[in-house]
This record gives sequence, structure tokens and C-alpha cells, in this order.
Amino acid sequence: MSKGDIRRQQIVDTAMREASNLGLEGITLGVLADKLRLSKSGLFAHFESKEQLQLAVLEEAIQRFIAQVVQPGLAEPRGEPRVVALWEGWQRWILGQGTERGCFFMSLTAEYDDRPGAVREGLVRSQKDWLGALERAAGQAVSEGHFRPDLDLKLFAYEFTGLGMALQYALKLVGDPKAASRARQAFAAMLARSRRVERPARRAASARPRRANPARPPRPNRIG
Amino acid sequence: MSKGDIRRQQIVDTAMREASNLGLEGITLGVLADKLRLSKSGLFAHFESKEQLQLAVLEEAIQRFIAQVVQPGLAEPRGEPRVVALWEGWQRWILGQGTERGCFFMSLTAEYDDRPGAVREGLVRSQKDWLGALERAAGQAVSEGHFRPDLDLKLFAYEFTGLGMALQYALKLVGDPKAASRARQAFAAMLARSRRVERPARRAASARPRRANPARPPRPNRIG
DNA sequence: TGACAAGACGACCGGTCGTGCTATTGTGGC
DNA sequence: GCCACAATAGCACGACCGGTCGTCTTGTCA
Repeated sequence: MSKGDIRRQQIVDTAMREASNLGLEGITLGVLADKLRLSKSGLFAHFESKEQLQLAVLEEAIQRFIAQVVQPGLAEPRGEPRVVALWEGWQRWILGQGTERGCFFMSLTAEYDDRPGAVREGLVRSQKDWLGALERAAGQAVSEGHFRPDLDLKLFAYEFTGLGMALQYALKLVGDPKAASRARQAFAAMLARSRRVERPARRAASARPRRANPARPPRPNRIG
Repeated sequence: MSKGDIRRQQIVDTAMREASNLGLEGITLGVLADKLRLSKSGLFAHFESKEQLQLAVLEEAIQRFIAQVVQPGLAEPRGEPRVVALWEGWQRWILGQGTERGCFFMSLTAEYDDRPGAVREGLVRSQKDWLGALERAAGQAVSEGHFRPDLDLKLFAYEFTGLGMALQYALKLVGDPKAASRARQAFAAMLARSRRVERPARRAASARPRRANPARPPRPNRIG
């Protein structure tokens, strides 16, 4: 990694930290340069336009999301464990650490839902990928026999995202101290009602055997 | 209403339309004055600062929300009908009409969850009022015997807001054409699992009689 | 040692921002 | 018809915006 690449990475990092507070449009070349102890022109030499910088930040966020949320999910066996891991990863992502809390993409959603352009297109694509990953994980949980066969996959993904957004809302805006535990509760309930109904009315609880996880060709999707 | 008041109202209206796209921080006195065919200074004379204009817009939005969502809810008898009416009102509010779709407060949430100031404080207060109104409505549904006695009211409000936010997300960002019907489905399911469990295992479905709605002193809360 | 490129620099561009101050216009009450 | 006052316009301000310019330093490699 050359010196220039390192610098560029530093810029993107700082810009992402800045953007998670003020939004991608709130980024300013001047204050960004100050934070990096760089002249504005010195900073700008690394990007051909501000929009390119914004796209670089978005791409970095997507990569982090994949590394911190999606890949830990895919590491779990397909079916309910993977669904749970995806939720836990997302919850970690939203709760964050210290001042860095909050989902980056949710902030962008409000910012770009009415602002056309390349940034919006990239954001929409990433969110469709994420929704697709959730649907796929839920579908696998159905075919593994963990979830009800009649589960509406898109509705599952819909409610899944709703719970996460409610978490961010309760956490960052209204400041509910029990936001995290409530999110956990709500997800557990959703999981419970998604499961295959236990046919034997009452019997000793025993783990159902899980089917092996056959190899499959990789999917082209970027997320999950 | 004096001519000045009318002008001021026009300004706030236009500013709100502008802010629902670009956010309250995205409002600009210059473009606002152009849209109103007014000089920038002529417009500015109506407000002592931009923040005052933003607060006026927020207050206007709160009043509209109360008129379009909360009051239609309160017009319904307390209990499940009121909860349903609040949901339907909110759904209407989010779906909007034509280009004016989307919940104004949700956009502000992302904008101000990390930006301290008077606007944020007003927004937080309004959202706490709204959550309180939801909890109260759900609590009444419990005491009316419509909802389960062990229903977690705060969790109910939490999931309620989550469904609405997922609706806005699916509608405005990913552009799901079935967003509205999915929201309806998800809410119906939440309603069903919040209801008091039917004790007689199977019998002809018959409407439970509802208690009359006794008069109560008004509450100090601004929303609901 | 010399050639070359990457990186950073400060100055500066045309614009727009929010916000004052002052002058002009319109308007309702007498 | 005149006056007081509210509404608006004109103008300028300092700050900041994204972006460009030519220039200088600092490697790196032959």
C-alpha cells in the first residue's frame, strides 16, 4: 500500500466519522482538511470531485458492514443460526461503541431518499442487497425446517429492518436506556413466531437434527 | 389574521415543503425567498434567525401531525379501535399524497440525532409525546379487555414505530411497490398477537361487547 | 547526480450562506 | 389627504463553499 493509498484511506476514514454525524452532504472539504492537518487543496488532490469522495465513503461503509455484519452471519450454519447471527451482527453495528453509535446507512436513507444521484443509487443497491441477504437467510431457515413453511420471506425482512430502525430511533433520538433489551425482546418474539410450529403437543424438548450444509456456488450479490 | 401573519404562514408552508426534501438544515433563505417571489431580506424580516424559522416549521409539522393522525385516533373509542385508528392515521401520514410522501419527523430524526440544539430538543419532545400516546392507547386497550393483560406497552410502542419506519424505508428508499400492503399485513399480525387470547377453543366468532367510553379530564400532553 | 512523479502547499476563483442596516413602498385609520 | 407603521427591497458584510491554479518539497530509481 503506497503512501498515497494510506493517505486516501485516512481521508476516507475521517470523512466517514464526520459523515456519521453530519451526513454525507454535511462533509466539507475545509473542515476535513483541518482535521487531517492538511490543506484543502492537498486533500482534494486525492479525489476528482466531492461526489467521488462521498462514493468512496459509502463504499468503505459497505465494506465494513460486510465485514462486521454479513460475514459473521455467513460463518454460521444456514438456517436459524445464520438469521440470529445476522441480527446480532446488525445489533452490534447499530449499538456501536461509545460515540460511534448508530447505523451509517440509516442516516443516509433519510438524507438521500429524495436526492437523486450516484450516491443514492449506490445506497439503494446496497440496501437491496441487504434485504436480499435477509430474505435468503430466512428462506434457508425455512428449507432447513427451522422456520414455518408458510413464512412470508419479504415480510420477514421487512419486520427485521423495522426492528433495527426502531432500535436506532429509541437509542439515538429518544434516548431510551432499555432500547437494546427491548430490541432483543422484540427479535426473540419475531423469531419464535417464525419457527415451525411444534407438532407433538408436549414432549421432552430435544434439538432437531440439522441437515448438513452442502457446498453451493457463490452468489454474485455483494452483501450476503 | 393580519397580512403579516398570512405571509409568515406562507413562508412556513413553503419552508416545510422544502424541508421535507432537503431537511431542516437544507433550507436556504435564498431559494426560499425565490420560491415566494420575495427578497431574501424581506423574507428574513419575519424571523429573527434561521433557527426560529426552523422551529416554526417544526411546530407547524407537529400541529399537522396532531390534526391528521392523533385527533382522528382520539375520535375513536378507547381500546383497540383507537390503536387501529392511530396506526391508520400514521400510515396515511407516511404514504402521503403524490410527491409529498414520507414522514417529516423521520427525516428530522436522522438529521438531528447527533446535532444538539433547540430544534433537536423540540423534536425529541414531540417524539416522546408520540410514543407516550401510543403506550397510553395500548394500555387502554389492555384495560378495555381488548389486548392481553401481560402486554408490554413500551415494547408495543417500540414495534409500532418500527413498522412505520420500515414502511417509509421500503417506500422511499428501496421503492418496494408492495410496501403499503406489507405494512398492513405486519400491523394486522402485531394486532392479532396483542389481543387477549380467545379462551373458548373454537366457537362461532362473535364481537365482544365493548365498554362505554367514560369522560376523562384532558391530559397535558401535546400529542395524544 | 539528474529526471521524474507524487504529494502538499497557499492563493485565489465565482458563488452562496446567514445576517445586519437603511431606504422605499404599501396600507389602514383619522 | 395625510400620517404612522408594517411590509418589503436594496445593499453590503464576513464567512465559508467546492474547486483550480502554479509552485515547491520530497522521495525514488537509473
